[in-house]
This record gives sequence, C-alpha cells and structure tokens, in this order.
Amino acid sequence: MTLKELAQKIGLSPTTVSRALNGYPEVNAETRARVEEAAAKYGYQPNNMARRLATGRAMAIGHVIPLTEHQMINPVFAEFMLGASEIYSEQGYDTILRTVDVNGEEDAYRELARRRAVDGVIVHAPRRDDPRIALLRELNMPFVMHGRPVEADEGSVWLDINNHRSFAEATRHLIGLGHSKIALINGLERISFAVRRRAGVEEALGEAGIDIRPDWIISQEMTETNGYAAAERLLSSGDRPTAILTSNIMTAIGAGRAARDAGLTLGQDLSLITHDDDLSFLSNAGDPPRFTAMRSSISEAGHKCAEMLLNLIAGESVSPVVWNSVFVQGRSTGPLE
Amino acid sequence: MTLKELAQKIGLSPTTVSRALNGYPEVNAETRARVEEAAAKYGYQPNNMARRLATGRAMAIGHVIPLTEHQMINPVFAEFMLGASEIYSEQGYDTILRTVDVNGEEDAYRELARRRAVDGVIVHAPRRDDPRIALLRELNMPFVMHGRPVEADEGSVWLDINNHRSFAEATRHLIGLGHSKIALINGLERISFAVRRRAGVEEALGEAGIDIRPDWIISQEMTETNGYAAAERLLSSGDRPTAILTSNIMTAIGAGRAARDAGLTLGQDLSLITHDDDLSFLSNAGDPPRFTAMRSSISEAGHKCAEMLLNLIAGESVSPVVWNSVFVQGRSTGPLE
DNA sequence: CTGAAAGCGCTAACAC
DNA sequence: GTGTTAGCGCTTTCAG
Repeated sequence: MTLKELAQKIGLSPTTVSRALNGYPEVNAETRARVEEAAAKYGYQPNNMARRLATGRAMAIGHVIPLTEHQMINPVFAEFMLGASEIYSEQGYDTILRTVDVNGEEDAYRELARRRAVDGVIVHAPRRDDPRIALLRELNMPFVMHGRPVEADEGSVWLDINNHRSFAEATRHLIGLGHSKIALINGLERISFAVRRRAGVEEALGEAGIDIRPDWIISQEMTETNGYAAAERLLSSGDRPTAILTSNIMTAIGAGRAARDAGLTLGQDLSLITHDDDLSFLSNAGDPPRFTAMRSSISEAGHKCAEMLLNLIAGESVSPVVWNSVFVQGRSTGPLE
Repeated sequence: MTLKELAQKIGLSPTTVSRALNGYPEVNAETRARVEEAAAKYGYQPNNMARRLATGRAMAIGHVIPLTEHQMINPVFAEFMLGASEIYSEQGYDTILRTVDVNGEEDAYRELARRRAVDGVIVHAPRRDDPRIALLRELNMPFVMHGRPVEADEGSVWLDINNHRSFAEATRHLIGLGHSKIALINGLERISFAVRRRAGVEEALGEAGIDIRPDWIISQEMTETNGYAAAERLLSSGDRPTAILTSNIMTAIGAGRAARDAGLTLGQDLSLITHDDDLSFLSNAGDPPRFTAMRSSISEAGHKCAEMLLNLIAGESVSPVVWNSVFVQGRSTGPLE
C-alpha cells in the first residue's frame, strides 16, 4: 500500500495525506482523523527509502565501536542501545553499527559521511585528545558524546555523570567512617571518566590531609580478572588499604573475591565501594558480593543521548548535561559505619 | 556530484555510466575505463538512498540482539561483526542493529520487515525450538544462522562448528591420557551448541565405558564467575574429577583460578581443556591460564555468514556449512601426556 | 486548507 | 554498445 493508493481510497491527494500523517499543522483536524483512520485500517506503512530520498535525511544514527575497547564498552554499549533504541524507533530512525578494529575508526566515520548513511553519530567514551572530535567536525557530522571530553571544548554536546563528585563523595564517606588508607582501582586513564574519578578521589584525600599513595591508585581495563589481580596486590602487603574504591562492578567482583581469598571479611576487614553502571544483565552474574554503590543507569543515558542527538539534527541548540550518580547504601560497606 | 553530472562531464548518458560502474557486461571495456577514471577523478559517490529506492533493495543486513543473553553473545557478537563487516562494506551493505529486551525480539523482526529496513538478517545462537525460524519464514525474510538449529530442519541455512566432534575428540584425548573422571562445564543447554557439546562428551565417555555422572555435567551461562563457582563445587569433594572440559575461555579462566585456589596445579593435579572462540580482546584479559584449546575463529565465521547471506539474498542456493574446530595443544594440559 | 506538478538520484525496460 | 524514457514512493514548492 503506497501513499498514492491510500490517497485514492479516501479521495484525497497524496499531498494532503502526507501532510496529515506527518503532523503538518495546516491540515484540517477532521481530515487528519479520516486519514489516520484509513492508514490504520489499510495498514499503510510509508516506504522509508522513498522518504529518505525525498528528504535527503538518512533517518539513521551511527555507532562506531572500536573492538580494542569492546571488553569495556560492550556491556555498557548494549545497555545504552536499549535506551537509545526506544527513541530511535519512536522516531523511525535506524541504528547503523560499525565494529572496527584499532585502525579502522577514522575510515568508518569517513565512509558513513561519504555515503550519507547516517544523520549523526554517538561517540562513546571520549578519550584524552580524542581525534574523533576534530574528525566529526571536519565531516560536518552532528554528534553527541556519552561521557565528557577531557579537554575543555566549546560547542560539543555530551552527557556525563558527575564522576568527579561521585568519587569525591564516596571517598569522603569512607573518610567519615574513619578510613585513611584508601585505594582506587580505576579504569584506563586515557578514557575521560577515569581521569575525573581519580581527581575526585584525590581531592577528597587532599581535603582530609591524607597523603596520596601512587601505588594505591591503579589504572587498568575494568575486568573481573584485572580487579582480582589488582586487589590481590594491594592486599598482599602488610601495609594494606582498609578501603578500596573500584570503578565498575566487574572490577569490584574480582576485588571482592581477592579479599575473600586473602582471608578478609568485607564490611569488617575491608570496605569496598564501587561505581555500578546498573547493567541489567548482572542479575545473572552469579552471586557477586554487594557493596555500597554509586549507581547510574546506562539505559537512561542512552535514552537521553539519543534524544539530544535527534534534537541536534533537527537544528535545535542542545547543551551538555551532567547527571549525578545516586549514592546507594548496600550491604557490607563497613567496617565502621 | 551526481550520476547525471558525471555523465555530462564525460559526454555519456547516465545509463551507461551507471552500467559501467555497476559492472554490467555489455559495456565497452574502453568506455568503462574512461568512466571509472572520471568517477575516481571527481570523487563520485553514488547516492545510496536513490539506489535503494530504484532497486527496492535496502542494502542493509539486520542483527537483532536480545539483551538477556548479551553477556554471552556480546563478546562473540563484536568479533563476529568484525568479520562480517568486511563483506558488508565491500558490497555496500549497512548493518542495522536492534538491541531488544526479553520480549522485544519478535516485534523487532516484524518492524524490520514491515519497514523494509533490511534485506536479510543473521540469527545468532539458535535455541531449542527457536521461534525466530518460523517467524522469519512467515516474514519471508532471508536469514543465516550462526550456529546450528537444534531440531532437524530442511532448508535453513547456517554455519556451525562441529561442536559434537570437537568435544568428543577432546574427551577422547583426555581418556587417552588416562583420565576417567571427567567433568563438563557447559553453556546453557537451551542454546544449540551446548546440547551438541554435551552429546559429544557423553558419546566419548560411553565408548570408553565410563559412567556419566550427571552432577559433573554443569550447564550455565558462560562467565568467569560461574566458571569459578562450578569448578569450586566440582573440586571441593574428595571424589573429584581429574579433568574438566569448559565451553569457553571465560569459564576456563574462572575454573582455572578455582583450581589454583583449591591448591591444585594445572597440568598436574588437574587437566583443563577449553573451547576457545579466539576472541581477539583476550590478549588484554590479564594473564589467564592457558589450556589445550579447541579454537574456532569467530571473525572468520562472521565473514563466512555474511557471504552466505548475501548470496542467499542474491537468489543463489546456499547450503549449511560445518567447520571443524582446530585442536591445538597448549600449555598445562597434563597430567599424563 | 487542499491539490497539481516537479523533483530527490538512481535503475531498468525498451529502443536504436 | 549506448541512449531515451519512465518510473521507484515520497516530499515540497507553488497555486488556488
């Protein structure tokens, strides 16, 4: 069923039907109702290819995922898409995915632009001196970043949680409980959030007059294996931290197990606080230890980023957004609370 | 630069230019050369939207990823896409991704079909009584499965490794080394590969007259945490297995650590063999224990599946493909080898 | 408020 | 071999 056929059925011109269905204001309310009813009745679906050609818009959003980081990005990415998809499909947009290896990133963006395959892209996990920013500007491609660029930057649009504040607060919380030997198992510091988290921790330690021990600040990919290894190292010394902050739940699970293997009881011999991206799949992840967590919902972030990007594409002006993580009291935070 | 403009530049009709660029045989070789040269010179890029409308083909392949399984599917999926993308972009196809939650799967496929957004889809990890098969047939949507359907099924197209044989061989290998107390930490048995792997192990045990111990065959999502827990249980009893087969490397890493924590030395007190999907990111995963592995390359599988699907879409007849995993001798297989 | 007409940029019959 | 002529199904001026 094409627009033309539908128009014939109800004795209107294709033009009017198109306008009615696309919410143009000049259409008579009654006419619109009639059109909508008929469209529903005949199950009319506009042909996207035709619409794309006529409007010049691709009606698609691109996501370029470098495989190097997919261990970290992937769980987050899937959850992000869940939220973003809601907006996309609501508005009839498709998601175009390009998985690339280390060196394929620039090419992928260039090709998307050249082929006019997408109207805009989402950039995940901005990095230090991120080359994607300049590239996308050069390509004149609208983009929204999930995460905040490290470098001060006028005019870019992003959504981020308040990493600095969250980690400062968590550290203050620990200090308030009486801790002074506090370690951080952070993500890779070439990604912006990790830089900010570290700064937050250091700020809180500084305020309290606690010396920063460089060997207690660990930066690595956030996997369970790495978390285990890092915590094992931290805890093996006689002079060990009494509290550990971790940057995500996988790391925390690893660290928690290392603590147990070292004969320590969480919430008693060791405090563990983790940032938790609230990934839904974790309900399946066995029975990980639970900690006081700073939660932020990735799928909501996806939802919001998608909204921001579509607004940007529509020509509206969009400002960066900072969300605060919610501080949640869980089990086994102790020892002094 | 449009086709028409390009045609004018070289004094040919748009038709001829189109034919030359699209490899139609009737074009004069010299003409074609001239066209190609001009296209390169002016950087002509065909407008995909127009081509799509004219041909009626979406020039896109769909991948619907249910989030429930993404813990398992995701690492595999990213690697798969790396291989598939090569074929897709070579042929000018886009990848359309839909991430859905538990109940959104059917809707997603229906919508892709209704909006003619894709020319075909790849179905990942076929399940027992997989509803997607009937659905896609109903929708008349070409599809290729990565993995083999559990139920015998005429006419469906898939690529699978020889799960049954691989696991049977690995088991025979262990038996040949003198083992008789062999456990399997398998994936979820509602996914087809796990059913076949179990059957392979049981066949080899049966041949050797070894009784199957149901409590030594464990079926669960393949995560490091689960692998640890399962191995811990298996090894805690006095009557413990001397060899463990695991279904993927994450599980193996977990199991390996459980063994170590139980005071066992791999390749001496315990043999560990794992299937390894050859995920490239694992080079970053710390320093996991290495085992005798049955390797299969997921990115090659993606490459091949994409090829099969595009052929299918082109109307060629395509048959299912079985690939053999390569059995690789690694470190620490012992104890008797 | 509605309609007629002209494309969007390409492909595909059909002629020559 | 190459060109001419119609579209693909929609949106969008421009009239009325």
